[in-house]
Amino acid sequence: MARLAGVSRATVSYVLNNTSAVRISEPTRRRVHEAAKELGYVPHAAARSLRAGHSRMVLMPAPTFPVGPLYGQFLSDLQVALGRLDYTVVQYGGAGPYGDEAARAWAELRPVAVLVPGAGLGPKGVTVLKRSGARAVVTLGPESVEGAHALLMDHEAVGHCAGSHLYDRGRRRIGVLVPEEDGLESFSTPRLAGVRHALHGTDATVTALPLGYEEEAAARLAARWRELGLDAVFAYNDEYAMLLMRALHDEGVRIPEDAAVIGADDLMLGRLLRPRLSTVHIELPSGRDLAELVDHAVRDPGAAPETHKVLGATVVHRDSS
Amino acid sequence: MARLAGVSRATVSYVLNNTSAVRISEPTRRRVHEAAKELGYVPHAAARSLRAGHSRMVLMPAPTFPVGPLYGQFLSDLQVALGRLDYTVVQYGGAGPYGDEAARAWAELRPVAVLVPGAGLGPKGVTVLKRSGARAVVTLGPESVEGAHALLMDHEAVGHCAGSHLYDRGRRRIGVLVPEEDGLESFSTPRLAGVRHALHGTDATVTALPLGYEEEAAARLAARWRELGLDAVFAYNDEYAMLLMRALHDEGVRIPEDAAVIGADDLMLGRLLRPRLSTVHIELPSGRDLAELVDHAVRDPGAAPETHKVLGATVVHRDSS
DNA sequence: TTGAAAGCGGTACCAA
DNA sequence: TTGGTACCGCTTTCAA
Repeated sequence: MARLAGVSRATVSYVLNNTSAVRISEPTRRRVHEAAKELGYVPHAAARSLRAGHSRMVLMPAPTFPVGPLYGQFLSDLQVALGRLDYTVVQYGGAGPYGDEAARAWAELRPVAVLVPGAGLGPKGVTVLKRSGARAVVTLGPESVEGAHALLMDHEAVGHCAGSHLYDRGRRRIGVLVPEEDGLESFSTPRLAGVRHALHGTDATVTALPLGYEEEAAARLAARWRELGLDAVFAYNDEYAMLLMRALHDEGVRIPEDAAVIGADDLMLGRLLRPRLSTVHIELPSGRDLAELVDHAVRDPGAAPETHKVLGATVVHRDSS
Repeated sequence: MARLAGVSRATVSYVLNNTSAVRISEPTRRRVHEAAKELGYVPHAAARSLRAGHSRMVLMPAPTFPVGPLYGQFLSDLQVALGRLDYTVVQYGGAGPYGDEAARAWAELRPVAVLVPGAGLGPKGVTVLKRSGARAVVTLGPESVEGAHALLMDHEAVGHCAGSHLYDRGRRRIGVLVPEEDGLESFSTPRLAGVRHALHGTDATVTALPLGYEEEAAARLAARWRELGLDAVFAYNDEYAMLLMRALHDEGVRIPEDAAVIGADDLMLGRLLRPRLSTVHIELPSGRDLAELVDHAVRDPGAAPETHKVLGATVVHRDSS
């Protein structure tokens, strides 16, 4: 590159970065640019950040749970927002080691910030990341981790909402669907706990109902519905709610008369069901807000890690409850 | 690191990489490992690949279109499969420049392979990537690109399937839903074309029906349904099909008597609708197969780029058509 | 068995 | 206005 333009590497660097502290003559600039174009020259990010001692890479390990439309949109917004702040967002992929082990692998990339969805990162992992130069570690999940900023997604609140709602509607024997799908435990467990919590000390009962996401499983559950003696169910989310509603309907169980049903996530499909599905609307932080939080943390790494509750849960009452 | 262990950097490298060409004494190994643990030492990936002249990073630009459950699962499988082959998968994020411009940014990371979903990469982009050391460039999208391997996702086939099916069922005045949602044109256009193609030369008519993904829009469309005089509709996918079915039902249009409906993607929700939704089942390549294709291409970069058709479309006939 | 040193591709200081 | 050079952290000869 430098050779083709007949100048030094330093000059190339100056020209291509428009270094303001140094003035390069117009003819030289042209020669450099031409050579660059001709060679299809592309700077080497690794070399650059090695020299600089830092990068603007934000690392986000891929979620280990199935991502629904709600969370998917959130992640996508977040990526765009970080991009606007001139960060390079890198989703680090798929399988491999878990938790603190994985943190080592992430640290090898020397990201300026790490954004960890879900649980599974411990304080040791945070330490590894910080020692390797990460200026901000942010977890978005059910619990906060020592040393890291936390966006607390409190799924108990979702269950609590649903439970209170059903109780207020006069229901007392309440079932809670618990998906058997892998990776969902960290959501379903707190949601169930939230219902229990909401109804604690009342005369209502709470029954956990494990369910796989298949028609047959739902049919089996519906078949023994009457013997369960329930009068309401929180269906984990809108998709499971739809599955269950269909099975209950085929079984002749009337909704909401015989059984009230409430879902969660407030998806479009809930509005399209008949009866229209009551649901817990979940409000996630905006991608922009989170991006700004990351940016602040990066600029001021000394600041004490903050913990924010960021999951707003509100009931949307429709016709199924 | 080297200092703490009281050995040279070279020795550290030997020990940590288990270099087989060199034998290091047991005591020294221990000292190195202890020092590494104590310092929380993590090797610097950038430095390593700078020195090595290559990496095992597979770069995948984030899709620019909304990712549904089908494609999402595919991507997730792919990441896992590549991980098993010891590649580091990096999803490069969100917004920023498009197409050949973006290729420059990707090339800065010097990935060993690049996997581009959707359209938007041109031959120039491929050249940039290859010149920067990418040993494989694979596009997965509607068309193949000079110089790159291609996994052709032929969405015309989806429309073709749907169109033929409706025709075979005796329908002649066929509507095709075209989503107004951003980023879906590259799917909806070929699907519409596929229907046209299937019915070309017959006595059937094809009517494009633009539709936003909202209840009101669907209601408006349903309100003028009778004047449209259609007897069937290909609803783009199962979610749009559900939206439309609901609106038609509310309008008193009977399915399938007055209007046959077929969706696409073969989602669970189609089976839960009443009438059960006919749909076009789309078969994507397995993540493992694609990962192996990438691996082969990386090992033998000389091989001529291959083009595979990888989108199997078959009708699943249920009750709505 | 270990260490010294070169070099990967950039950036930034200092000298010319 | 430019070039020489040191250095970022690591791997890999070559010598000791």
